[in-house]
Amino acid sequence: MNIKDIAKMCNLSVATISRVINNDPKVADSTRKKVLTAIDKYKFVPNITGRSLRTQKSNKILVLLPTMSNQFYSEIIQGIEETAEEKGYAILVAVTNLQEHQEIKYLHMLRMKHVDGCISLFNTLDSEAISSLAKNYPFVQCCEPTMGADVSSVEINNRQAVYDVVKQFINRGHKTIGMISGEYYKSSELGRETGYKDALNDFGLKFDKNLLVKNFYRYEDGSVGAKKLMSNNPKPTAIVCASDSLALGATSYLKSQGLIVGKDICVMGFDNTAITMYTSPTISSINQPRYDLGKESFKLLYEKLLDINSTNKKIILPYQIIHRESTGCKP
Amino acid sequence: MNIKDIAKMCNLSVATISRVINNDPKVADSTRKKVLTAIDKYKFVPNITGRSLRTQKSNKILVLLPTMSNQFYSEIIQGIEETAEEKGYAILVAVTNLQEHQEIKYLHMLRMKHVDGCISLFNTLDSEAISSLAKNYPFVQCCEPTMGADVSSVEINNRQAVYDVVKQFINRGHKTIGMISGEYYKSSELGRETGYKDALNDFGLKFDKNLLVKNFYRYEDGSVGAKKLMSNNPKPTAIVCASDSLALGATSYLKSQGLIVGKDICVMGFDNTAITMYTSPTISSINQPRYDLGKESFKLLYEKLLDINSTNKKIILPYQIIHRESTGCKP
DNA sequence: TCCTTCTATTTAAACGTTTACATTTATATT
DNA sequence: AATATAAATGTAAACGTTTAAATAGAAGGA
Repeated sequence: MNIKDIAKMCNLSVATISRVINNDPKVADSTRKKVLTAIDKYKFVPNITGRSLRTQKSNKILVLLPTMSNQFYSEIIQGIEETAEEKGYAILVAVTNLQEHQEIKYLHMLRMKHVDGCISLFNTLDSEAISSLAKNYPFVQCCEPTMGADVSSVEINNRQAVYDVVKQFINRGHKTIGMISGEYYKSSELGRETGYKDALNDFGLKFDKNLLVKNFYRYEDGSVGAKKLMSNNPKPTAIVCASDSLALGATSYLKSQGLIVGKDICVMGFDNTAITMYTSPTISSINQPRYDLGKESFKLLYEKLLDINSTNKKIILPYQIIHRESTGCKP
Repeated sequence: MNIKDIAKMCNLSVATISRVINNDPKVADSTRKKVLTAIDKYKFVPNITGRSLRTQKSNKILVLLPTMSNQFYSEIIQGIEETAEEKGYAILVAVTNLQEHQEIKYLHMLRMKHVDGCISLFNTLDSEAISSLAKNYPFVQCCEPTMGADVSSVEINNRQAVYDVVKQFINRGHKTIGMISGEYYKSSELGRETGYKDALNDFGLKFDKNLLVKNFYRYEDGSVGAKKLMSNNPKPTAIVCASDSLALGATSYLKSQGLIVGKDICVMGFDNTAITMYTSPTISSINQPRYDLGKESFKLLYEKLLDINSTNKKIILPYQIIHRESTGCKP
């Protein structure tokens, strides 16, 4: 059942059928009604491949994900999905597992016009490659803009978020504050570290490189990180982590050492994923507006879909610091 | 840059170029070499839409996911992805959020031949709809086959897994064993509950409906479930949960009541997701071979891609019971 | 030489749409 | 009634491939 069959059934040309399908106003009401009934009767659905070939559009966008095993991305994708659907775009999720060759492979879909655009949550390519990509294809970075790249992006102010947290710790009297971060040397990570250092500096504490440990973002890296920090002299009384998993791993180690987290020592996570509320102690965290990060990313992408030469925008969304037991809040 | 351009550059017809691309042996070695150099030189990549239109194949398969916020699926998808890639298929992940209209919308991609096949991790449609779908399109269910449907599927023996766990509990002297399950009334869930009941029955304990609580699979449902179970008389000394999140929620409640989980009461999770190792106590769990579940699913799908009339197969993969602190294993 | 057989290549149609342009039909204006 | 204008519809090309069928060319056999 294709457009030709419908045309035959209605004694019309395929062009008219196509016009009805595409809501072209230049078709008589009676004809339109006739066509719609036929379409309905035969449950005709236009072949998307034929349409794509002709229009040179796929009406699909690619979402590039570093990993599938992080709760954090789930709601972002939902934000993208729902906004994209309103505009008639379907989304296609691809996982790079942080591998450059995978990233290149999937980005190829963009160059092949297999998808009309891409929202990327993590890139390994350098700023030059990203800038060039963004100049030629609709491309937006979400949460993790490549530093120095000329590209539209949406994120929170990572530096400020950690700055605020450290400032709060200092105001509460903490004199030794540690940080467990990652070592991807990416924008969000460096921002968070800068916030940490700047706050120490601005409020009279000296940055000690032994109090900033860097590794991956797994639970175990949090444990190892906490162990390292606690071997310092003086020991920290508060630890800021670059993710909730790090915070959880750290908490797990601290508890194993007989410390009461939230009383003897404070721990702050990042991302406010669901797990933070179901551990003991519950983990304080910095909330990112995940749904809106996704939503705004698609909006930016949509501007590029309409006009590839539209100017690049950098959107910064607000965050919230949420205190739970791990920073001493009563349950 | 399309196949025509390459043809022109090589003074050959497009047919010959196409043959080279598709490794047709009927092309002279010298010609092949010439074409390949040109393809290489101009970085030509065949347009996938044109090819799809002509071959009526998309070389894409859809993976239908109930939710993005479950660690469990991540490795399954990787198993599908890597196996699919070997056969030249790309995968497209869609999330239904358990909504039937979303499921229908995405399954439409199958009927529209927008994708060549589908592996589904969860379906709301009834057995008749699934059987009919599977008869007409390459379709495989992974982990959650629709009961009574004639369809290829891969899963573990859920009944046996819980049966074994309960049997172990009984052998260790537990006399009152509770279960926290979901209420989707799906195959895996009912299997797990049956395993629970059967084991009680086979080893001389009587099934008490107050000791089986059903709800969703969120952390909080685990907490609420545990509370309900502990209000029973006699109180359970062991609890089997239908997921790790339920187990974690339950543990969180039990601890809040001053119980030492792993000593005063045992808790068993399900799925062996990463979190189980980073909580305290660490959570015992039933491991599903996630990567292989994905891999075998694609293999089954591939059989259907080659021959839609090939017979449906039901594959059962092995599981492992992994004891950690929550069932009394020392760290 | 002529025929046969095989191999390598070309030709042209097909896949299912959309759309610029052409044509027909209806309506309004004189 | 004749003409101009507007509205509705049709025609045919185009998108980029693959592939059955046709053709050309080479090699071998008589």
